[in-house]
Order: sequence, then C-alpha cells, then structure tokens
Amino acid sequence: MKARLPRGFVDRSPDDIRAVDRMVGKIREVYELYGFEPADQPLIEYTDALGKFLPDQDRPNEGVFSFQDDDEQWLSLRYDLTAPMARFVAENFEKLPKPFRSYRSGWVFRNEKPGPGRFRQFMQFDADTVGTPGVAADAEMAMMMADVMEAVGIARGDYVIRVNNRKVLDGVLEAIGLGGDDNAGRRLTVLRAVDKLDKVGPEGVRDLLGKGRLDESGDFTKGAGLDAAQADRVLLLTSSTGDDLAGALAAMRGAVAGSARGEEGVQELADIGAMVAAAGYDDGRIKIDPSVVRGLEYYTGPVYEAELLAEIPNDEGKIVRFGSVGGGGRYDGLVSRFRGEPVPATGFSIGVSRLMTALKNLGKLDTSDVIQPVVVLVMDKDTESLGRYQKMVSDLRRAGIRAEMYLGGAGMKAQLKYADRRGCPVAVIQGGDEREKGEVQIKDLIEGARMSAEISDNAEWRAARPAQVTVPETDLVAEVKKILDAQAADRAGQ
RNA sequence: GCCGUUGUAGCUCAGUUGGUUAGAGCGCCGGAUUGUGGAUCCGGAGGUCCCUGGUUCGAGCCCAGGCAACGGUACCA
Repeated sequence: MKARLPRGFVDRSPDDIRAVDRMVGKIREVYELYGFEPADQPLIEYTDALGKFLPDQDRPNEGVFSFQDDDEQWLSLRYDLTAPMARFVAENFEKLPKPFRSYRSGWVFRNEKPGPGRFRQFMQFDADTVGTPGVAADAEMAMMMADVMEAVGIARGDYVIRVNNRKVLDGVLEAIGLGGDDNAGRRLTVLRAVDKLDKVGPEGVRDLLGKGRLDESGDFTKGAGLDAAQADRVLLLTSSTGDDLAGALAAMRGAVAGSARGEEGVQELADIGAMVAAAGYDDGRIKIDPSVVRGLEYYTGPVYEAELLAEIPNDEGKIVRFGSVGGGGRYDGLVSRFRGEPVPATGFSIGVSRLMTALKNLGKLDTSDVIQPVVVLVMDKDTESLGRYQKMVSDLRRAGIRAEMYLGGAGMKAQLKYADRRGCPVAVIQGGDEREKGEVQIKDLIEGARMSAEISDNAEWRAARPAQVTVPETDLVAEVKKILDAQAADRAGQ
C-alpha cells in the first residue's frame, strides 16, 4: 500500500492552521460588528437542494462529490455555502427574524480539475442577508467586504471591490436582440466572454463575442456569433469603468437603452454608488465596474467582487495577478425555489484559502509567534523518575508554559536533537546526579544555537555546555520563565 | 475535454552513440563522543529507472500503447 494524497487536496501544516484560525477570527469580528449572527450547516445536503443545476443523472459526480444513501436518495458534499444556507432559511423561515443576517465558514468541495491555487476542498467564509429587496443591503455587503480586506491586513489601494448589476448585462443583451429563452445559450457565451476581459483583453473578448478565439495553447473557443455592432455595444458597456461614476453610469445607460430591465439595473447601481459615496467608500475602495460577471446562473441583481491589486509574487517569485479573493451578489431566486413566495437575498463569499495564499505571498501572514513546548528530557525510565518528570511538566503547564515530557524511546542525544528540530526554546535535564542533589539543568536552546556558530570543535562545544544553567529543582518554573522572557524580549528587539 | 512538458533513491537531479555491479548533492540512520543540539570526519541504509508490450546479443536510453504528475486552455451550478 502506497501512502498518497489524492490530487487537489492538501495536508495542512501547523503554521497554516494557526494562520487561518487567526484570519478567520479577524473576518468574524467584522461580520459580528455589522450585526451578523453565526450559523452552521452540514457538509452534506440532498443533491437536489444544492442548486437547480442537478448533476447529470448519468454522471452524478460531475462537478460535485455525490453518493447514494441507503434509501437511494442522492447526497452531495456542498460546493458552496450559499445553497445550504438557502435550504436552512427556507426550512426555518417562520422562526427566523427577517431580514435574517447570518455568517458561516467551512469547507466546500468541487470535483473538478485542480490547478495552481485551486483545490478540490477549500474554505469559504460567507455572510448573507435574506429577506430584503433593497439595494441598501447590497451596498452594505460591498462595504463590509472592503472592511474585511483591511481587517486581514490588505492595505487600502491594494484591493478594490468592484460592483456591477446582472440586470445591466441582461439589459444590454436584450437591447441587442438576445432576449428570450431561445437565446439562453448565446447569452451564457456572451457572459463568459465578458468574464474573461481581464484575462484576454478587449480584443480577446471581441473574438469570443464573434466567431471565436484560438489561444496560445492551441485550444479554440467557439464564440457567441455576434455581429460587429452587437459586439461593439457589449464592449461599450464593459469599457465604461467607474473612476468617474457619473460618466460610467451615462455610458451604461447608453448601452442598455431600450431595455427597461437594463435601465432598472443602472438605476440600482446609481443608488449603490450614492450610498457608497455617502459612507465615504468611494475613495477607490468600491468601484462600479460593468465587466464584473461573477458566476453565471443564480445572481439576479447587483454582483460584487473583491480583487487584489497588489503585485504578488508566487512561490517561485514571479509576479502574478492574483485576481478575485471573494465575491457575491443578489440571488432572489435561491430561497424562493423552496417556497411559493419570493424571498430576496444577497450575500458574499470569501475564498479563505485563496486569501490566505495571497497574504502569505504578500508576506503579511504572522505565523511565527507560537512558542514550541519546553521539553523535559527523560534520563531514567523507572516509575519514580518518570513521576518526577511528569510533575515538572505539570508545574510548567500550571504556570501557562507549553511543556511536554519526552515520550519516545531514544537516548539523551536524540532527545536533544528532537527538541532542536521542533524548535523548542528550552530543554530540562535531570539525570541521577542532579536528582540526588535536588537540581535540574536548564538549557536555552535558542541561545545555544547562536553560540554554536562560534564554536567549531565538538569537544570544546560539549565541554562548554553553552547556555545552560543548573538550579534547584524548586526553581524550575521561575528559571524557565526567566529564559522564555529573555527570548521574548530578544525577539521583540529584532 | 483539448494542447504541451515531465516521469531515475525520501527530496533535487546527472546518466555519453544502446554495453557489464545505475550515480551525485541534500536529507535520514549510526559511529568518532556510555550524559549534551550545531560544525567536522568516517560508515550505513535506501531503487519495480512510471507500467505493459515491441526492436535488439543487450534497453534507464530506441519504438508503440497506457498511466500519473505538472503547466496552459475549456468547463466551474
């Protein structure tokens, strides 16, 4: 049997786990501050509850991990947090206060081909407001997202929350004659093309809107088959980006002219823009940007996306465009499909794993403040001695110091090596000699490592017993504390 | 799905026109040092050369098919 990790999954390191915990804690503080309540749903739901796009009956695992229960009903691992949230709200609708404002974090799963920075299991952190149709809720989402970015340490100017409205896109499509059910497929193709604006540029999008595009890898993507005038109108819309809000809105009005739905969308964006400006978030934190598409299906109104602008080196040191670390929008149909009545809702999702990677590559992740445990070496293995070592770690723990008794089978040398490798700050040694005198030897491993750089002869190194003191056993805790404090002061001074 | 690159020790990789016991560095284990981390020196363990078939007296190397990983692209509710 070969031990192997399934592709698209990762084993998480202690540093990673601690860093994510901290980051999630900062995000939670923002959500709580805005008045959202914690909630949690299971990782598994009935497949049909996860979305209107059910897995193909013949291929139930396409895109989502699915399996059949005893009663042959299909179950799936959730692929986002929104669908389970919608199920929960619909099921408990009468009991919940409306608007219902909740947040949740957890693992989601996608059965897709993994890529760099894309995994088959990853963590999201969502906030949602259910039961309010007004765009004030959408404006709040965008602003909260900006606050989250800054709370996790991304400087103002290094990110932007881009806001669009699905109604505007729909309006343009309607205006160029792509309305109606017959054109659903082509509309989708157009949206996909627009979504690739930042990747392939305006000319690439034009190709995708027209006949199609051949990319560098030799793969041909079939286009939407629009004529030049139609493509122009779509491109007009996507190029009216909002540094100048009034100008952008005017350009958008031109692009959607003739579509009531489109004009409604522009008006909503104007309202959001006004609210954002009134709250002071129009200083570059939040921008109206008609090229944001955000997913393809369930959004019905405003959509928003958090994008990192900072130049971020990847693991190989290459500068990469990191792009989106989160997004969301209004999904007025998601809850209502479980109920007979319309239930408006809006929310957003943060890609925790992606955001973590970005912070790590930006060097903004504090990971090193966890002190490894003090190790009490085991010199004698008779029950009485073991009890004595056990009391030492117990005393240290009572003083709030991480400590462990060495539990392996190795000799002293290997025990010190173990402590060294784990990065332990201090080792405590008590053999027969010390025990008779009621003493312990305490070794400062950090200082010792530093001194070792100046000694090249092993005999001298060992005789010197660098950074080591002998104290009465009763002073153990006080002495260890002293060394740890000195190390802490040293770290702070650097 | 499509295109491309790569599969040799735990890791990173050499390996000549096809030639006998497949190597290096790092790491790991042990010793020098019965009770002191690091450095140094010495020693040791560790291999289905991705798999299957073919060509050949002979294949890590050549050929065909497969598998896997990586990268790009498409899809991503």
